[in-house]
Amino acid sequence: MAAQDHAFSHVECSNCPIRHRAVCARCDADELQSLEGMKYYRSFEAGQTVIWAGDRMDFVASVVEGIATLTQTMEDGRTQMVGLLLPSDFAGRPGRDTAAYNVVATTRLTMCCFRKKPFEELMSRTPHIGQRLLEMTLDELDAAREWMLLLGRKTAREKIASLLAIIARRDATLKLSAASGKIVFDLPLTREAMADYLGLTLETVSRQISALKRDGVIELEGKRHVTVPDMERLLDETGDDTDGGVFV
Amino acid sequence: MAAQDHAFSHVECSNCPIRHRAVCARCDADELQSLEGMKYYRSFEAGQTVIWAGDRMDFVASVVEGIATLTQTMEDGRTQMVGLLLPSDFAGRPGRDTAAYNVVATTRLTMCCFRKKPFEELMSRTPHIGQRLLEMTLDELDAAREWMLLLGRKTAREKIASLLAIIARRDATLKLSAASGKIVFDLPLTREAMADYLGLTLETVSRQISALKRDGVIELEGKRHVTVPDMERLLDETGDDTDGGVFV
DNA sequence: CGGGGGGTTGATCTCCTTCAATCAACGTGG
DNA sequence: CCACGTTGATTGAAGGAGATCAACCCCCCG
Repeated sequence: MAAQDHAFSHVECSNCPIRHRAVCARCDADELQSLEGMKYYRSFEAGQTVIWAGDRMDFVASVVEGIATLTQTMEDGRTQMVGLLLPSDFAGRPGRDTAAYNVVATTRLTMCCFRKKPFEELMSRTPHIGQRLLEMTLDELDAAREWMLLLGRKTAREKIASLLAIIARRDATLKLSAASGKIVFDLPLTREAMADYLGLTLETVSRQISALKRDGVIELEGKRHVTVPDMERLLDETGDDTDGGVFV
Repeated sequence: MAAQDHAFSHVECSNCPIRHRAVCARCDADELQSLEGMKYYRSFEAGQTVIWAGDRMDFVASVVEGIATLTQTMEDGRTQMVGLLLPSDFAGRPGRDTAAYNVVATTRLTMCCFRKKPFEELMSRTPHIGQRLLEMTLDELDAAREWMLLLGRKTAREKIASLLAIIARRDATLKLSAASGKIVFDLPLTREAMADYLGLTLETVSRQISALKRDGVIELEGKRHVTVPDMERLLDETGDDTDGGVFV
């Protein structure tokens, strides 16, 4: 709808920052050529809605840059985030023509889009896309199930700690910063978005973050800039099995 | 481990009750032949554990008959069900060698198993299995996300109503009973299993079921036999969008 | 300067948990 | 056949974690 193309109008797949992680990861030169011909970029400002649940959706897309949220809402306004789309994540479902969730950009967002029909045809012709998509979908299913444990059984404090740990871990691997030592990152979400993710109210989120800060588990600079002085300590607060923590 | 084969030792794929819905649904005669040669059956008694999370798992399997639960647990014993395996559902993940969840039979259970290695090889040779598995995994992902909304945002009463509605709907389609009129079914889960599914305590489950009974939303005969006199009424209690209800 | 978005903190309330007693159905062994 | 233990379920009383309602702060921007 409110798309605005400017950056990324002519990036070649071979130079694409998500080339090796997205749905096209396994494609060979020929397949990539086909995708290259079909693809088009769309960009969104922070806060913009990419699509509403129930709306007709005639494309699928990979996130190239930025972050988007997948949310579900009830009539009375209660909303639950059901997924976070990070660079290389895939949105849309082959074989379905309406969106199942609201997709909203939380930062500036660029997506690499394919019209659904041609994409589906390409998928049926070549196995590599379907294989990669299966892999990614299985990973998402695991993530969703881990989140079910969080939503169903963790306390508010454990929920916050878990979210911080996930973001910290992701940032740490991205920056290749030493796993030991301090970890520093910025929260990509507002308190309200965190609440929607964790099944809490924003007040509870705020209180628990303050509590973790008071207890020295995290340090805060401003509202969004977080320092984790001792990752082990944070992981202890998540309630998760601490043994396998390093490997998972 | 504690498997006991007896029934289903010589069923041909062409006569299999889940032939058209399981991971093998799209297979042609040749592919089915390959599967036929690889498959073996395992059966479990109600209450038996199929596999523990973290254990080595060198097979994948389809549920042929019966029901199993997928659960995750924290060290202190809190447990959350993350999936329900019904006939035709698939367990295990190609490309992973340990179980991610506890799998427990809640009724007598028969599974159609394939050793992982040969199955993976077959999958890479023929696209039909992967395609079907992708479809099934996407469906499961949707189900998991619907459950996230339930766990994160619904009240205890809405949770119970939602679970009853799901079971009622499934049974209604299985029996082809008229969508209107009374719906009658047996709960396949104990109160405790329901609690683990819904992120509640078993006492709350019991109380809310009593409340729904008291309010005439359901009728109970014994502990497990449920009658829904008015499905619309039950759907109202779920908190879900009521408009699309018939279609979804 | 006013206003609005994002965030924090306080007071109160309530829904669900926790702890505990009781019950019905069932099987088992004396 | 009955006493006993077990398992699954119901119900009650009390407490607490988180929701709700509300005031206020900070910062940026027009």
